[in-house]
Amino acid sequence: MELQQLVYFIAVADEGSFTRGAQREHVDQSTMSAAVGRLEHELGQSLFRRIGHRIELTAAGGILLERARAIVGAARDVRRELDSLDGGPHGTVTLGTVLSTGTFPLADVLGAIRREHPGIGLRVQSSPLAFDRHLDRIADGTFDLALIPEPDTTVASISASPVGTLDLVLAMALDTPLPDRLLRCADLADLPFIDFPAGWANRTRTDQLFAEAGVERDVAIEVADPAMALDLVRGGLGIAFVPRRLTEGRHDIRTVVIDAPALSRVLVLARLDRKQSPAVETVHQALLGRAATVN
Amino acid sequence: MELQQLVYFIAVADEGSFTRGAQREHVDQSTMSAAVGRLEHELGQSLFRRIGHRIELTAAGGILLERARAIVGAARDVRRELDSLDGGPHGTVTLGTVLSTGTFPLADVLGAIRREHPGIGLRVQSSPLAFDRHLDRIADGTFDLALIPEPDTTVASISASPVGTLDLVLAMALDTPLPDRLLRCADLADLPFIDFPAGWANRTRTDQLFAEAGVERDVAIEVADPAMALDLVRGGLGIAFVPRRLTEGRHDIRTVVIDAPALSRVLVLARLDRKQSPAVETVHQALLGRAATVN
DNA sequence: TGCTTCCATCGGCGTCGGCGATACTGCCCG
DNA sequence: CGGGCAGTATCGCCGACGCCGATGGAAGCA
Repeated sequence: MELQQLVYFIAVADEGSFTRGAQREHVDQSTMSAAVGRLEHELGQSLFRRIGHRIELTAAGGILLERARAIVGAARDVRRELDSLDGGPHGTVTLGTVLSTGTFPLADVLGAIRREHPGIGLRVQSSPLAFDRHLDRIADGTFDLALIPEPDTTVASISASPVGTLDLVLAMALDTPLPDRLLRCADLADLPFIDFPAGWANRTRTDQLFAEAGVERDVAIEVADPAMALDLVRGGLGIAFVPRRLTEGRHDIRTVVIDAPALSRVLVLARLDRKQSPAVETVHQALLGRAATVN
Repeated sequence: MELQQLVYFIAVADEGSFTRGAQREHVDQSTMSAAVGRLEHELGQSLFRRIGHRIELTAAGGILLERARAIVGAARDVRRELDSLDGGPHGTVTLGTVLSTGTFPLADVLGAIRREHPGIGLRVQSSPLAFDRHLDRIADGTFDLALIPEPDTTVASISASPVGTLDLVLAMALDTPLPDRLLRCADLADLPFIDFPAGWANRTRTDQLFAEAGVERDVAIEVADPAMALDLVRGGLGIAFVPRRLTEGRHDIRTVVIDAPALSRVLVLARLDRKQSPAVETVHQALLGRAATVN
C-alpha cells in the first residue's frame, strides 16, 4: 500500500469513474485500472463494485476512502510544514513560453505561485522560437519547463501535458468587406496581410495554411509585436492572424474564426521526464493544476 | 514521498543508525542510504545530521518522524480494519520445513498466527528433504514458504532471509570416554555412529564433514526419527550428530559442540520473490518478525 | 443489431529500487 | 601516529514494477 495508490484510489472514488479519475491524475485509464487493481489485490478485497457502466464503493472501499483522505492529507500537511521550515521550495525556475499562451491564464498562475511559494524565483522567458528550439532548451537544462504548441514529434526524455489551446483567429478592421460565407484562403489572397517575422511560430503556421491551400498571399507588413500588429489591423492597414486571446474583449476589431487544423493547436507544458528539484516540481504541479480547470 | 520511504526513515531514526535500520527492515544498508537520500532530496532538506559515526535528527527530521509515525500507523490501522471486515486474510498457507528448525521457535510463531489470524489455515509439511527439493516445491507452488538450511546455490525468483541457526552437535552417553582436547573427526572414527537415513539433510551434512576430513566412520544404526536417535544415544549404543535444539535442557546426554562450517548452518525462510496472497504475506511477515528477536 | 462508453487485459518499454562491491571518512587503539 | 574498524555514500548491474498504447469485452442506448 503506497501513498500514490491511495491518491489514485481517492481520485477514482471522487470522480466515480476510472476514466475521469485518470484524467484528474493525468495518467492513462489503464494505469488507473491496474493501480486500483493492485490495491484491491493487496488488501484482499474489492474496493469498487463494477455495475455495468457505473462503479460504487464497497463497504471496504468506503472505509478506506475515509482513512485514505486522512493519510494523504497528513502527508500533504507534513510536506507543507517541512516546506515552510526553510521558506518552502527555493531556487529559480526558468519557464520558456511562446509569446501567447492562448487560453492558459499564465499571469494568474504565476501570481499564485509567487504568493504561495515566496522562496521560488520565477524566470519567464517568452520568445518567438519554434517549439523544437524550446525542446532543445529543456533538454540542455536552459529551461526547466516550457509552454509551447504541441510538437508533432515526440522527443525522448521529454514529456508534455496539454494545458490549453492556442488558436489563431483572423483579425481585421470593422469595415473590412468580406463574402458572407465560409471563408477560404483564396478569399483573402487580395487583402494585405500584417504578420510576424519569418521564423516566428505563428508566422510559420499561417504560411503553412496558405501553402497547403496553394494560395499566395501578400504580407505587406511584418512586425515583431503582436499588440502592434493588432493596432495596425485596427487602423485598417491590413488583416492578420493573431492569437485568439489577444482579441477577446476588443470591440474595435472584427475577428473571424477559420477552422483549419494548422491554426488550432494545443498548448502543452513540456518538461524532462525525470524528477526535478522540489521548486520545479512545485511550479509544474501548479501549472498542471490550473490546466484541469481549463480543459 | 511514499509509505515505504517513511517506514525506512522511521527505522533509521528509531535505531539511530542506517545499518541497524536496514537490518530491522531486512534490506541492505545501501538501500537504506539511498531511500533516505531520495526522501531528503524530494523534501529538499536533510533529515539527519551525519556526525562522524553518529547520526542525529535535524529539526525537519524530528517533525517528519512524528508525523510519519502517525501516517504509517494510520495506514497499518486501516489495513487491520479492512482485514477484520472479512475475517482477516484467509486461505491456506503451506509451509515446508526441515525436521528441526533449530533456534527458531516455530511452534510459538504458528500459535501466534493462529490466534491473530483465525482466517488463515496453516499446513506445515515437515520433511527430511534436502533444501533443493524444498526450493523446487516453492517454485512449483506446492509450498508457499519454506524453512530450510541456507542453500549454497541461489535460485532465480526465490529469495531467502535468515531467521535462525541450525547447529548439529555431537550427542553421546554421559560416560563416553573422550580425549580432553578439541575434537577432530579422527577422534571419532572408532565410535559407532547413530545417524539418519541417506538423503536426509542432516545425514548429508555429517557425511560431508567426515568426507572433508578424509576420515571413515562407522554408522552402526540408521533411524528415521531424531527422538529415537537420542534415545539410542542415551542408551549407549553410539554417538550421533543431532540438532542442538533437541539436546537443550537434557541432562541425561552429553553434548559436544564441534566447530565446523558443515555443521553450523543458517536457517532461512524461503519464498518466491514476487508478491503473494495477503495470507502468505501475513505469515511471512510474522515469521520474519520473530526472526528479528532471534538473531 | 450496431454504436458508444467504460473497464480490464496484454505486450513492450523505461525507470526505479534492490543488491553487492567499493570508496570514503571519522574513530579508536596499539 | 598510523593502521584497522565501523558506518555511510556511491557505482554498476539487474530484475521488477508502473506506465502507456492498443485491444478485448461487456453494458447501455438507439
